[in-house]
Amino acid sequence: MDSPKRTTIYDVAREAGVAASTVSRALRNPRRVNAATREHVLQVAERMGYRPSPLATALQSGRTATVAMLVPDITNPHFFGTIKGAERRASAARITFILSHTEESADSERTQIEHLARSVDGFVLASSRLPDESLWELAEEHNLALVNREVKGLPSAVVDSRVGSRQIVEHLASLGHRSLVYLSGPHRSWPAGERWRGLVDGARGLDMKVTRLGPFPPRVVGGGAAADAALVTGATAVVAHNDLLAIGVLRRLSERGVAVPDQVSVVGYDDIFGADFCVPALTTLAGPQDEAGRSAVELLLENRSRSTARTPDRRVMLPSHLVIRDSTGPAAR
Amino acid sequence: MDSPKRTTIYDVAREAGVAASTVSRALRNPRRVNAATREHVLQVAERMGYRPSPLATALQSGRTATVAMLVPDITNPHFFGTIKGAERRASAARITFILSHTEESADSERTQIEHLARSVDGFVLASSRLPDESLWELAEEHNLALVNREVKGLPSAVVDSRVGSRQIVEHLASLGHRSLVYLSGPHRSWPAGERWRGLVDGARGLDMKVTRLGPFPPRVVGGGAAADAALVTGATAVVAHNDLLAIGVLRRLSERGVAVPDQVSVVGYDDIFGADFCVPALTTLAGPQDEAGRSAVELLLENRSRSTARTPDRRVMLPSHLVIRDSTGPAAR
DNA sequence: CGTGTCACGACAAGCGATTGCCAAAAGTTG
DNA sequence: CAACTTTTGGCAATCGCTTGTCGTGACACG
Repeated sequence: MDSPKRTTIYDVAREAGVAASTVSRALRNPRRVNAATREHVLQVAERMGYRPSPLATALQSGRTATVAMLVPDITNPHFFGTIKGAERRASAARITFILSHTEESADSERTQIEHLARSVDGFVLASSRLPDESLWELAEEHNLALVNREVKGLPSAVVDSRVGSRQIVEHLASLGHRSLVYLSGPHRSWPAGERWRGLVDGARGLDMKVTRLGPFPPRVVGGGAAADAALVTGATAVVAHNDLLAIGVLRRLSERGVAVPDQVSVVGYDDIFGADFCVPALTTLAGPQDEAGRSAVELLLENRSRSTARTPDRRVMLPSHLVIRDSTGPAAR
Repeated sequence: MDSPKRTTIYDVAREAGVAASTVSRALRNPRRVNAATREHVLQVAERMGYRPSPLATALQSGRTATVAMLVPDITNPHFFGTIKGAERRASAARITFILSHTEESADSERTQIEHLARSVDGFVLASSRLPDESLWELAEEHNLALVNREVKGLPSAVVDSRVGSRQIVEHLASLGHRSLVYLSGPHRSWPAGERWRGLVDGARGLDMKVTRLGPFPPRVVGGGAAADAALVTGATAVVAHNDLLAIGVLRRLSERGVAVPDQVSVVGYDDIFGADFCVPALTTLAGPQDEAGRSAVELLLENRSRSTARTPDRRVMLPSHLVIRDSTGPAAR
């Protein structure tokens, strides 16, 4: 908590023998005040340890120099990269970074936005659970940037998983697999759809059969049921919605004595922390999640102008790449 | 970004046919206004979709309903639990949560505090890199709560690692180990000291020899050098400053063909995500990190009174427990 | 019925900045 | 040196809300 009284612009003004407005200008708008005066004011301010009040500034100017990021679940390692990237970018721009989680709930997401609206210049919505319509509506009133979600007319930064999914299929096909099952994530998840479409696209023309199972909770615990479901299909390859689920699957398969990759190959998405040292090390579609976070904040900053004239919807698409490790191998014969 | 104009307390006042102050009181201080009036005001406010401006409130009242948490490195999974716990607690109290990282730098930490001082009601400092003196000084002006760091006179929430370290020693001793090396973390790290002291204490009377090596960077990459350094000492047991380092050690040992736990036992701290599925699964000292984050926010809230009268320094000590997995075993003979 | 109490609302003064506008000072030009 | 332009600094309004203080009407009491 602050000490009794902080020095204000008025204190500085008095001490420097000028008006408060002059101090303000000396600080913000250098060209509006005489160089000598400015210098003097700056010195006095420095000497008195003056720090502007972000609150007062924001109240007056409408600019808060703050962005908020909403994630469905801070617990999920998937978001760590995105959070990191966003935080980094924000702090580089000397912008305060608010982190909030929405408990996977669309309602909570909306409430949070409403709640923070006046305190921030914009929102980064990571893997938003809100339907397109809600997002459009919210975008009328707020400055939004989406991560890993594309909605027509809204700025977004996404890591490609469609092209990447094709690569997964090709990889598996080249290993002799003729069918795969996709263990899908939450119903509302946009990337889940993308991934599925990518797999289907990739399978076309490769004589590969693809099946979708689920949805499963995209966490390690979801892997148990997912693995069992996959096994009954008799597929030789399993593509999990994300690495957490994939790790859960690996665990379950090992419990059941199913050899990976000899009997079943497993692929994940995200290349999270740990994907390289689980056993067997996980083949996974890696993407620059931190870049996505970075870009989203960037988009927000571009759009910061309060004007009604929005920049044409900007979309950043970041390339993913398949990291081949030990969980995939030649199809069982 | 906000739409052109948000409805203010004045709009509501006009619409309800009362003074702005009455609206304010109706909202904040129910007993100060007639029940009927209050009800009416509330309805009008609701109908007009009124949302108070946190900025204006904070500017006037001095209470921002916001806390900031500073972590040395958001990338480090060690902090995930703490962050999660703190965020949860804050949002439960309808308090805005600001997350910032300090890049492991004391200077940056101080700067951030200075920068955010006016915008928050308090700071949670996780694994602060600042020396005690700086913390005392900062505590004069700001509301602080420490996580995993104890400083006389300041509120803190720490996960015990001293008693826990003793357990580690006992565990290893019972497996027949007669010596262990501690691979230490950053010099400034408070837990590093605690852990070392705990190990030394534990070793006393158990006929166990303990050696300290390092410091090593507390990350996976640090494990290479750490493992090599440990091997030359000939110790049969290695206790790493944290799980990341331990995982790095495991990796290096495996590269060098050293069997774990047959030739060397490895122990970590924190039980981070992944500690259970690395190979071999890591024996580690687990603690309720999220509880620590939770408690720290709690302490902040208790101290929120701007008054100079501080509550007596409260310290929360949370128990840790040893999770025995596959990386420790009988001493090589 | 006069007077003292109390409850309730309104007024207005901030909180700490920013900024439009104006006036004085300084500089330019013929 | 007059007339005009450009700097430069100050005044005051404003952002949206909180809160101390005051006035008024209702009510109770003697």
